[in-house]
Amino acid sequence: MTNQKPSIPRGTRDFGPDQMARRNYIFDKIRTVYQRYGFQPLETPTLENLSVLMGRYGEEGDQLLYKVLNTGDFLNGVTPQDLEAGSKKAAYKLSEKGLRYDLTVPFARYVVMNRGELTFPFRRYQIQPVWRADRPQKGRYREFYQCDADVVGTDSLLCEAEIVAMVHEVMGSLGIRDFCLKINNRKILTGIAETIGAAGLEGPLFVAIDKLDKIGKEKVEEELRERGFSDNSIRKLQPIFRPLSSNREMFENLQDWLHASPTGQRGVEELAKLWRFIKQMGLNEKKIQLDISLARGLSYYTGAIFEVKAIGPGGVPVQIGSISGGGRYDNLTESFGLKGVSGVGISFGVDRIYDVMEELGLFPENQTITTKLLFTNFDAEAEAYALPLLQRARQAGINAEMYPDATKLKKQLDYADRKRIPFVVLIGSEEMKSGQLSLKNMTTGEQETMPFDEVLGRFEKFEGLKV
RNA sequence: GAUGGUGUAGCUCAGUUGGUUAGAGCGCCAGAUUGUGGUUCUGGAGGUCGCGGGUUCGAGACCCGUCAUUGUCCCCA
Repeated sequence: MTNQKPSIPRGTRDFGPDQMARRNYIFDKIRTVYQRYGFQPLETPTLENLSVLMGRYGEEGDQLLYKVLNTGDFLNGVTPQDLEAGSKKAAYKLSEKGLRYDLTVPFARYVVMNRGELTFPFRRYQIQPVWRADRPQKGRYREFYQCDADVVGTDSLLCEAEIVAMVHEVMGSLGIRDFCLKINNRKILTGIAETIGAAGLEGPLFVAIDKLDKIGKEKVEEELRERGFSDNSIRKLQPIFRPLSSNREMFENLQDWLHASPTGQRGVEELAKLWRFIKQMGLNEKKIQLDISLARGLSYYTGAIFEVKAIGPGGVPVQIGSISGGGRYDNLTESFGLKGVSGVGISFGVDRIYDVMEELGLFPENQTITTKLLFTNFDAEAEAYALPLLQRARQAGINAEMYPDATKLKKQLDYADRKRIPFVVLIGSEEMKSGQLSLKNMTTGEQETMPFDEVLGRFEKFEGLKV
């Protein structure tokens, strides 16, 4: 091996101690809220069989799956014809496993495999990385973490309402005071497609109108025309371009507009019921917006859909994309052989939340976990004297370490300074003789002598103050 | 899949119409200070200028190719 500059694959990142402190801060807040709402933890393997993953995220999704080369002789049984069929088709001869693409599908797989033992309705949360082989951009990575919470085994809209409540709590506990939770329902979108005479064209319709807030009315119409929607359909679609108004007004308009579509009517009813729950739970309705142009990409949603964006100073959404999204899916377990299990879930994107919080300056100071007490190392004798004390400090619950080499004190203190260790115990010949140790406060620079017991005593006090 | 930008010291970057020995700041190491960090001062180390080819008397700079990286579109967290 020649000398090579080390690197990591694009779209992936290392997380150093400072970043980890902040990321764990986010994870902890989300986990706490999930647990408070009765969700239980689940982890699934990094690798799933491709048969589990394929075909569940649309055609694009299949291409974004990371496929793992079969172990052993992966060319075994591969014919020249297979290779001639092109890399896309040949890939499935060479690979039968892939990296998980999201947490919902593995969860559905788990539910089906364990249906006999689970207590329904089953609530689980899952915090793990997922992988997507797409082109990285700002706020988009190839490896990123998702924090999912789902309920399966009930179609009660109370679950949707609880998701709305959890979004409020998570945002609140992270200090993201200003956010917008957009809600829509796939049945409404289906109803719209039926109403404008474009039933069956939901896919392209959703994709186009989802861009409304990004590219505007004209471009959306243009795209629809290109995708084969008739002028008549586009004319009937006009109500969707009305500016967002009060939720109540939107309801009334919708009811009117979609009166001829039973599916649409059901969507409106579901939304109305969800809104009643939201009111009964006393949630802040100002942050919730019914937005009939919200579509979301994942094809498996069948009912309510959610999306959360952070709002920055001046009421402008933070340009990082949505930080959370979710919805209801009725048929996810069906393709694994279990019918009639409806589920609804939410997912927070930690990486984007991190970027948002960084941009808005919402992280508390000094979350980095570090040593609280450093023992200096003068020589072998002092080292032997200090080792039992070091262990006592640790037993007392103090994050402590001893400098491993008997180098110059300057270097040891420099180390403490860089690592932001707040206290240093100096033990040399004088301290050993008298039993009076020198405790140096690195913040103030002050130094006092005291017996070791008193050092520990100090820390009890300081711990309460979160040194 | 389409399309822009950027690759020079550990990091962030400068480098004039192509012209001598490629620079700065920060960081690193040592000393001033043999038991005292953060400040200061002094000294020092560190570069196949992403890689390959071409133009030229001469290339970090210009041309071609290539790789890496970053952003945008599509799509998505």
